[in-house]
Amino acid sequence: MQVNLLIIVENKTTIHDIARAMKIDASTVSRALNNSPRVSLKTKDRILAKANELGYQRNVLASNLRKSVNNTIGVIVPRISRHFFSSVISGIEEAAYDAGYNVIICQSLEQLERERKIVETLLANRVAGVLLSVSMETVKFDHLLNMKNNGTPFLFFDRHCGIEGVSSVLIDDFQGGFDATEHLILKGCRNIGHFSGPQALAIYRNRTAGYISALEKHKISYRPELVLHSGLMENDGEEGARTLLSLPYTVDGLFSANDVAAIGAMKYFKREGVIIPDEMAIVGFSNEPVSGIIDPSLTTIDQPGFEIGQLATRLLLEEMSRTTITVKAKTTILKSSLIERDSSRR
Amino acid sequence: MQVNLLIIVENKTTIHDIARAMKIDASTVSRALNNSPRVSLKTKDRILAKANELGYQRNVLASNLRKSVNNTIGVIVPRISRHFFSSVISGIEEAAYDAGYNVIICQSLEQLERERKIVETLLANRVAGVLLSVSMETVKFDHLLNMKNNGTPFLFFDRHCGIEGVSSVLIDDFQGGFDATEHLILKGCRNIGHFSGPQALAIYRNRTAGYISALEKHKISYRPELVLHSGLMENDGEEGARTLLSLPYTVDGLFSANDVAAIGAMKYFKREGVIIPDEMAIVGFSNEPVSGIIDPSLTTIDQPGFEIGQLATRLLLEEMSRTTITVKAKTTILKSSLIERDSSRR
DNA sequence: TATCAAAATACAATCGATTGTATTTATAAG
DNA sequence: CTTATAAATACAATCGATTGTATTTTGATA
Repeated sequence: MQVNLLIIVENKTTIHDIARAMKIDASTVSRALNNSPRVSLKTKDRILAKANELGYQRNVLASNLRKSVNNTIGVIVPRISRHFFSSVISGIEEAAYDAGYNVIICQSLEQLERERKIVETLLANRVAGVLLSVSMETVKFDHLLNMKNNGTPFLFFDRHCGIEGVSSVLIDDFQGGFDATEHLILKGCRNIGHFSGPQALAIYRNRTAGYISALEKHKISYRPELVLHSGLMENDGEEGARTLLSLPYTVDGLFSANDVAAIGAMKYFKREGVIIPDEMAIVGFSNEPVSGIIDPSLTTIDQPGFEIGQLATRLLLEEMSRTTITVKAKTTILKSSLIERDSSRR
Repeated sequence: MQVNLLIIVENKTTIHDIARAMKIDASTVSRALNNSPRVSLKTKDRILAKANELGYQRNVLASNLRKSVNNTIGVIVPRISRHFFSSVISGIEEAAYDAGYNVIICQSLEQLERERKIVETLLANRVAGVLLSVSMETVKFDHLLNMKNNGTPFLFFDRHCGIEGVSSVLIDDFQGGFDATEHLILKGCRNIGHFSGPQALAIYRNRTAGYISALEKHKISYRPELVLHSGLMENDGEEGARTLLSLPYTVDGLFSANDVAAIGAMKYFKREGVIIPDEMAIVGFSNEPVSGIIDPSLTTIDQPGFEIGQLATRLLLEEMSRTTITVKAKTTILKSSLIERDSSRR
C-alpha cells in the first residue's frame, strides 16, 4: 500500500506578509532588508528575525522590475560540449559573478532558427546584455539588428558577423591559419589540403586567407580544389579526406579549420593505410582535449578560451555601464599559438 | 580622428506607450496583444500595427509577476563540458522547449559552495522547477532541504542524494558496475582494480557494490586495497594506476567509475610499458566520445543521457503541474549498456 | 425613435518590491 | 514644559502587465 501524504503548497513569503505579521508598513520592511539607515537598528533586527522565521526570500523579478535593472547576462554559443566554448563560458562566469551578474547559457546547436528564438527570449527577459558566438547558419542578421535597435548591449566573441557598431573579442584567425600552414610547409609539405567552414563566417574566411598567404609567402601555388568547405563535423572530415586522396596528385599535408574534422580525416587516413605524419602531416584548430589523446596526437592551434570569456565579459560590462551607445565599435584580437604534436612531427 | 556618435538610449516600449499613442486604455492593448475576444478585430489590428511600429516586445518579467507564473526551469550540473551532461542537457532542452519552458543551465564545477549559490539564485528568480545532479562535494543538504521547504519542485538525475520525497531519474549503477566487472572476469582477469568516487554519492557506492557483487558471483575474493577512491580526474587515474602497479601481486584488470580516470590510467600504463588489453584489461564508465578515439579504444558503460534529460524533464513538469506535493517520491532507473572496445578485447 | 442586450472599451486593483514625500515620534535645547 | 529638530515610520505612487468590474457604445428589435 502506498500512502500519499498531501500538503497544500503555501505561497512564498513577501514583505507584505512580514509587515502584516508585525503590524508595520511594507516600505519599512523593504528598507530594513536593504539595510537602509532610515530604519532603526532595533526594528531592523526584529524584521530580519521575522523574515528568517517566515523563510523570506526576496523576489528579484519584482525587485528588478521596480528598479528597472537586470543583473543577468545571456550567453549564446553554438554548442556547450565543445571544449573551446565551455572554457569561454567558464571565463564568462568568473568575470560575471565577480561583478554580481548571473549568466544564462544557451546553445544554438548551429541552427539559425534556434538562435533567433534564443535572442527573442533573452530580450523578452530583459537581460542586461548578451555575449554571442553565432551559429554556422547565421547568414541573416535581422534578429541581431533587432537586438541592436532594441538598445540591448551585446558583443561577439570568436564567431562574429559584420554588424556596424558591435564590438567583438576575436582570435587572430588569419595568423592561426598562416602559422598552421607555414608549419606544414616547413615540415616539407607541398600539396596541402584545407578544410574550411561556411564562408559567411569571418573566422573561416580568415583562416583560409592565412592558409593562402602562407602558400604565397613560400611560393607554392594555390589550388582551389584543395580547399573544401563543410560543416566541419567528424564525417565531413572523413568525406574530405576521401576527396583529397582521390585527387590525381599526392596530397601530403592537411590544415583543418577545426580539430573535429581533422580527427575524422585521421580516422579515414588510418583506415586507408596512409601514414601520419610521414605521408600526411595534419594540423587542426581549437585544441580540443581529445587532440592530445588521439594517436598520433594532433598538432593544433590553441585558443585562450578562458581569457576570451573574461575579456568579453569585462568589455560588455563596460558597455552596459554607459547610458549612451558609442557607435564606434572596438575589436580586440587575441593571439593563438601552435602546439606541435605527433601528427606533424617529422 | 575618431568620431563617437552618441545616441541616447530610449526606454523600451510598453503597453502604456502604445495606449498613449492611440488614446486608448492599456488594458485594451494588453487584451489585444493576448488576442482576447473582448477586443474588436479592427482595434486589434490597429494595436498590433502600432506595437510593431514602436518595436514593442512584451516584458515577460512583469507579465509573469502579475500572473504569478514562471516558465523557466533551472538545471544544475557539475560540468557542462562532460559529454554525458551535455547530452542530458540536450534532452532537457528538447522536452522543456516542447512544453513552452525555457532552461537556465548552471554548472557547480563540483563545488558545494557554488551549488549553494546557484540554488539560492534560482530560488530568488522563482524558477518553476529545478533539475539537479549534485556535485562531488555535496555531503550537506541544507540548500536542498531549503528548496524543498520553499515549495520549489525539483528532481535529481544521475547523481542524487537521500532526501525524503524527492524523485529521481537514475542509471542502474549497480548493474553497470556488475556488468563492467563481470566482463573483465569473463576476459580472464582475476585481480581487478577499481577506481571509485566520493562515497557520499550513491552512484559511486552502487558501482562499487556492483563490482563486489560480480566478484562474489565468480568466487573471487574482494581485496580492499584494490579499490581506490578519488575525484576521478585524469591525474587521479594516473595516480591510481601507479598505486595498482606497486602492489605485491599483479593486477590484470581495471574498472574505473568514469572514463576520464580510466584514460589517465591508460596513459600511465602505456608509459610504463604495460600492454593493454593483454596485461591489463580496462573498462570505464560514461562513454565519453574520446573513449572511442583513444588507442586502444576504451570499453565503457554507455548511459542514455538524452533520454535521461527528456524523462527527467517530463517528470518534473508533471510534478510542477500539481498544486499539492506528493510526499511519496518516484525513482526511475534506466538501463546502461556495456560497449566492448579494444581495451578489453582478447 | 426608444429600448435593451451584447459588444467594446475604460477604470481600477493587483503581482512584490522600491522610493519620494508626508506624518508621527523621539530627543535635545531653551 | 514648550518648541525645534532629527529620527523613525507610514502613505502612496511606481515598475509593466494582467484581469475583474464598471461604463460606454453599438446594433438590433419593437
